[in-house]
Amino acid sequence: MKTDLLATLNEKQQQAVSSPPNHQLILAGAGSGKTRVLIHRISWLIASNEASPYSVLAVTFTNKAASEMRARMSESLQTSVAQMWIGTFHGLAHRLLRMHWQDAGLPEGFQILDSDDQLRYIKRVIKYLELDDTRWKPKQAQSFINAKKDAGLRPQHIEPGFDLFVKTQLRIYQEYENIVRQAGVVDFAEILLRTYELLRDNPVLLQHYQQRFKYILVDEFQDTNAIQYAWLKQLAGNENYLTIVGDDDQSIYGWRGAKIENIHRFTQDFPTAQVTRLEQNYRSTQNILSASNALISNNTGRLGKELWTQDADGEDIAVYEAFNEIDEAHFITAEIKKWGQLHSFSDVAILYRSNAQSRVLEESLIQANIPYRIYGGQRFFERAEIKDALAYLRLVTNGHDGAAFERVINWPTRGIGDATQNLIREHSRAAQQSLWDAARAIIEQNILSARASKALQHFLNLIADLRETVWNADTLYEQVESVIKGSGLIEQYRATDRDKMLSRLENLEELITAARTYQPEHDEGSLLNSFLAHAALEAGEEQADEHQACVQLMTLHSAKGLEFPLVFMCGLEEGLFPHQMAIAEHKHVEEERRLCYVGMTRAMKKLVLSYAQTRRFHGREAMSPPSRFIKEIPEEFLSPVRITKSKNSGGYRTVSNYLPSNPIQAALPFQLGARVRHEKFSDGTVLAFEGQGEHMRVQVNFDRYGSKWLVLAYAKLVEVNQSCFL
DNA sequence: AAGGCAAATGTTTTT
DNA sequence: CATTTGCCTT
Repeated sequence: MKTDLLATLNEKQQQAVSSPPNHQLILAGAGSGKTRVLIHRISWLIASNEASPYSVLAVTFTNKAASEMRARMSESLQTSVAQMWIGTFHGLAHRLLRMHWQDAGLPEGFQILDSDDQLRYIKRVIKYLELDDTRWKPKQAQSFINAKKDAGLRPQHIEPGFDLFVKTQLRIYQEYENIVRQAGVVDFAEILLRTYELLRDNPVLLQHYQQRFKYILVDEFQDTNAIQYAWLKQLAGNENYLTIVGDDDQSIYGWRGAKIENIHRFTQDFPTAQVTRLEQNYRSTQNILSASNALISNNTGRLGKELWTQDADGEDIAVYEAFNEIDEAHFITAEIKKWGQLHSFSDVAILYRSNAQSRVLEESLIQANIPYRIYGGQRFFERAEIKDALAYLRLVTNGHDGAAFERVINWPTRGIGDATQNLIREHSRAAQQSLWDAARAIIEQNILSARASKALQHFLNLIADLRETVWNADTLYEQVESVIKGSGLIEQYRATDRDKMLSRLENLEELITAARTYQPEHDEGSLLNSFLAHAALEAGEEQADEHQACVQLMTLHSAKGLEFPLVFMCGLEEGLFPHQMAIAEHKHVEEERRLCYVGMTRAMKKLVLSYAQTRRFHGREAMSPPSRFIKEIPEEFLSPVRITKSKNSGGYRTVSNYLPSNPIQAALPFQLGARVRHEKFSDGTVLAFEGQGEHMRVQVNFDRYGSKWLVLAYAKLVEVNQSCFL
């Protein structure tokens, strides 16, 4: 059965899987079966009694990749992998911090700050320091701080010199550290840095883990940053074996601290490492691969790799020149429609550089009645109402959590205005205490007006009451539910935004459901704490995907790791892709080129590129030349799409298609004021119509849910026959 | 203190 | 164009 592990692998893959314990660098091109090799390698080591599941540490970058690895590992080993250390950098580091919170110098129930909360703290710091926040932008300070932490640098490690910029950012960083430490919360970068320091400063602990993890395997290594690499080296020590899998040509996260150089450094730091190149591709046609190879060869400093396949050349890559973005969308839609006659819509992906491009595409797809799904966008745990509810839960768990405190002190509005809040902040800073303690002190010292004081006391009492309720509740579900109900958020949403109210309330319901079904992976700390950490670390990957066959829309970044028979890459124009911000710097253009390479290599059978002569962008019409990336692909692999003017092939090029076919308003399906019934929202009154044909939207004032705009074609409205009540 | 209106401001995304 | 932010009025 050990040899079974090799049966389905090619020679190079076998070599990587079956070599005796060693350091390995596996340069794995797109679609070359890298995750497979990783899984088989681990299984091989275990089958050879070189390793036990206990002595393996497998690290990935995203939660999605981690759960896929767990699933495939479990399948391969035919046992549960619950006890194995397979996870993301942040997930595993977090686990270590929970286990050794004392040694790490953290409070037991420390909470995790997401970027939103982090920004809140930074804004507060900038105010404290009396800096002008138009000159010293909170976002900029945030990237400065995170970049330094990602590089493993604490404020005291940074030499400010005479540069006012660095000096100021450093002051912000320093102050931010103080306030965050006081609150007992950690940001994402801190999780990694703190873990690194924990092991560095505790030789006994380090030795323990070094003795335990004999085999350390890392996926998507090109995405690791300095601190992650340092952590890996630390755990590897002198005895253990590191296997890293990566592709320098697919490094697209440089702007967020990923160090492509880590691959080069690895070969220097571990000179005995066996290097394997996986270049045989099992995904795409030869034409797609040749074109991709040609494109990426324009980059400098590559480790070098040429993808090839045993498959046929396949079709040429199609290139369509649209005259504007609407034409482009119509072309893509028409092509998808053709595809859909023989194949599934779920085979198709539309990739674009920036999220703003999705709207035109969506409109066109809706019009053509093609089901689609957009990846990315807002994630569940990042929605405002969810974050509000979580903030209450966090505050209940830890009153000193300043970000949570600020988020909900006056939400729902309860008469605690800016004046009072500023007073609390000032006091907290002066007395070096948390906002919570400061608020209490202020009430005791009687410096507030009676009204403000009462409002504030009311808030503190509310949290205290909720705390007691949570304390007395038996299950996580009851805890979450009682806090949401007690917070007053539901009433607040009901009263304010009528448009979003329904989805907000539904989301809160879903949060309660999530609490009901939540299963902690490891049993450290209280269930509520673990739930909150889960919410921060996994902001809601698993969106309930209806299993309808849908066209997939996503950015090029989120397409990494996926594959589709038919791929459209649109908006290939200078300024959009490569993006304007990247054009000035050579290094950035190369990253854009890698992004293009990633996009192209997603395609299995057919790749279609498109660009528009003019595009409406930020409200103005812009004319851009085609992307340089198109010119970098040899013409022999391309074939321009000829514009067919025949009536039934779509005719997407004709101007008349952009104009409403019938300028006279078509007959309305309902009279204004008609009573209608909706499956979900029940009964309501028709208020208005908008748009034409399949675009047509209707505004209905629902008796129970307030007024909403619905796409008529989807809303399935039925006129309520009022005569039966007469 | 809260809601409403004008002005500013626009990559990519994970944890 | 569309969304968010900040200022200004009640």
